[in-house]
Amino acid sequence: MFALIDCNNFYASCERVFRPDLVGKPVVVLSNNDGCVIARSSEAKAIGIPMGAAAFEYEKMFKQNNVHVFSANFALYGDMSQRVMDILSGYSPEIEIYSIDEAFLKLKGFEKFDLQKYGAEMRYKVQKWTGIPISVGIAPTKALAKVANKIAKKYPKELQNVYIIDTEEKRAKALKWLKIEDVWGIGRQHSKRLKAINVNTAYDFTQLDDAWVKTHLAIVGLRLKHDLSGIPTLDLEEVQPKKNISTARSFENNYTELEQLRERIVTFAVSCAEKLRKQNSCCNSLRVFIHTNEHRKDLPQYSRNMVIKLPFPTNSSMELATFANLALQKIFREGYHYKKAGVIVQDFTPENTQQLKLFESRNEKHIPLMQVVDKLNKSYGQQKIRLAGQDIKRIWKMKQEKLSPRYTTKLSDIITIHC
DNA sequence: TCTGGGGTCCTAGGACCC
DNA sequence: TCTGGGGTCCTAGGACCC
Repeated sequence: MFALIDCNNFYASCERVFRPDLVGKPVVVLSNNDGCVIARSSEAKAIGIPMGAAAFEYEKMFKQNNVHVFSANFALYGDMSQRVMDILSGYSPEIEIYSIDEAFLKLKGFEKFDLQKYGAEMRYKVQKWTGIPISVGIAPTKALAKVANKIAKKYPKELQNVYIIDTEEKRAKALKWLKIEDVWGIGRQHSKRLKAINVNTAYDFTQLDDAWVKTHLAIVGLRLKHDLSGIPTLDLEEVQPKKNISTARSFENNYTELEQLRERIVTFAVSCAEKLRKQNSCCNSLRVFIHTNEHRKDLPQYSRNMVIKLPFPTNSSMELATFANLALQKIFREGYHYKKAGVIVQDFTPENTQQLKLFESRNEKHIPLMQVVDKLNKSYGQQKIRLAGQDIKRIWKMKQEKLSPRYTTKLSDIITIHC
């Protein structure tokens, strides 16, 4: 059996852990730049605030309903996530951390266990130790565990947030209940196509012909069909080193000057380089993209990206910044209002197995230098050591008007308890 | 005025090789 | 009028996830 554990309304729940006065009240968390809604408490969902709602369009609604609004505090969420995952790791030797708020457990050899009780225990302990409410779905396959979890979430009172699919009857009933567009792995395009041939539930989907599924939804869709049918097809996945790493941001205001974008691109390249060093990889190519605000129909639109093949693999901040800058100069055009830009590094090779090049190679001196920079930044705070091309005066800032304290990761933000 | 960020996998088609 | 067969690699685009 597999268990899927999912934190309920994760970001909103994290904010509530340190603001117990908000329990039972509507809470939303906004994306970077306070742009749109990325998490909602159940009360906020009930009011009718949709996922992805633009914050400025809902300002009035927030006020009218006393919705508590937070800027995204990823330092807090990341740390809370780790605490939850640490606890879950104690429930099975095989765990796959699927996302910041979700994990699969493989329950192999648990035949003698009362899994209903086991799930309830997980839920109790995570709630008690971290303050985060979770839902638990247990079933013979990963896709079915996802379905079970959905049911556990949908009927929290009746099921106490734990649901098990362990009989053929329960499986059929669950799949008939689940709408096709809510199936894990079926997105907007696929559900549109499926509805057109009168496939409206997960159950209908499992009744389709294998060949049809393979043709229209490719091999991924076929695997999903089998997994939903109760044939274990998807297994836990190992943590793999990343194949792409990107850093991208929208700007609070539009940028029109090359110099403004240059500072951002250099900073993004430095950030990618840091992430690369963290996983001991070097990249062989780098992509830079810039684009205008697509929502502004009144302004001329422009969007371009460029890939640069590096002459040698590197993860040096300075080298990557130089190449990123080069790409930016090639794609930048005067006369546009730029809203977003980013750097993506790709095509990785391991740091310690460098292919030597005849004519050009990375500057070996950068290796110890970068080690020192990483060490200093780790001890004294992010971006204490920066390149000259970065925002030395710290002009750039993200719109974060409602940021909560970093309760668990910053010494000065730890809560004070008055006894 | 204001609309996020970071990933994965698969497939088709073109360029190229012998 | 008729023009081989069998590959690899790369890229762009489309689909999906949180």
